[in-house]
Amino acid sequence: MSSAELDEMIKALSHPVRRDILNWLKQPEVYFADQEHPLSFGVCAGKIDQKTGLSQSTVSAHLATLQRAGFISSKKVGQWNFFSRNEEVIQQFLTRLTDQL
Amino acid sequence: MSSAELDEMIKALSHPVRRDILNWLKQPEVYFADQEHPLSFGVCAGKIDQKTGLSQSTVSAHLATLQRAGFISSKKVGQWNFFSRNEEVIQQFLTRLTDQL
DNA sequence: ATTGCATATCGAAAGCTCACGATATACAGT
DNA sequence: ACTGTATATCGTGAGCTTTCGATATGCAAT
Repeated sequence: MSSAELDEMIKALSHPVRRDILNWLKQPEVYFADQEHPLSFGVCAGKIDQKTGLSQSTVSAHLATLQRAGFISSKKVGQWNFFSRNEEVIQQFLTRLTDQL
Repeated sequence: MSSAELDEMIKALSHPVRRDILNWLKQPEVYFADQEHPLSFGVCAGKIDQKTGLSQSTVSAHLATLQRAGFISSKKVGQWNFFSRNEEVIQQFLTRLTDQL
């Protein structure tokens, strides 16, 4: 992971809503129990919109930021977009940060 | 460490120059070998100014940000101000982040 | 007391981030 | 084709961050 990538990752984490989202995605069955689609697809963008209380466009941008940083991936199914954590990347990030700090 | 404190800490790390400074302070004998004062005091603000290449006032603000976040402490000796890392706080931060992420 | 050095604080300009509503795109069902 | 739903993208305004030079503060030496 390059220094520029690390920078992008830390910046992605530097907004509380984005950290909340990452946290919710850790236990979808707890935070998104009401999702009609199987949680194995990931969590549907709309559900995340609801949970934050922010506007649809704002949350879409936050999700894009997290994805650009590599922390989450999306999987398109029909008209829905499902998001889930990249545990490996998150682990790598923590290792790298622990090293570099 | 409260959620607000964690937020302040992550924001403090979200600028590359501040991460550089933290990093340099990890091995002062490597990065500040030319300091006249004993490195046991910490590293003198002026030395850090030089190393960044930024203006004195800018670096002073970065140091204040790192200190407010708890990552570094300062010790005034005569007209100089010496900065050093708070290893314990840094460790706690990493533990907390690993937990919460 | 005055001068000089080290550092902090102030005020302003430039740039970045976040939030929103409006619009565009993409798919599904009729 | 048309309508509705889900999501992304665009444009904009408000607020925050970063940077600087200038100024203030605090200490040391003359």
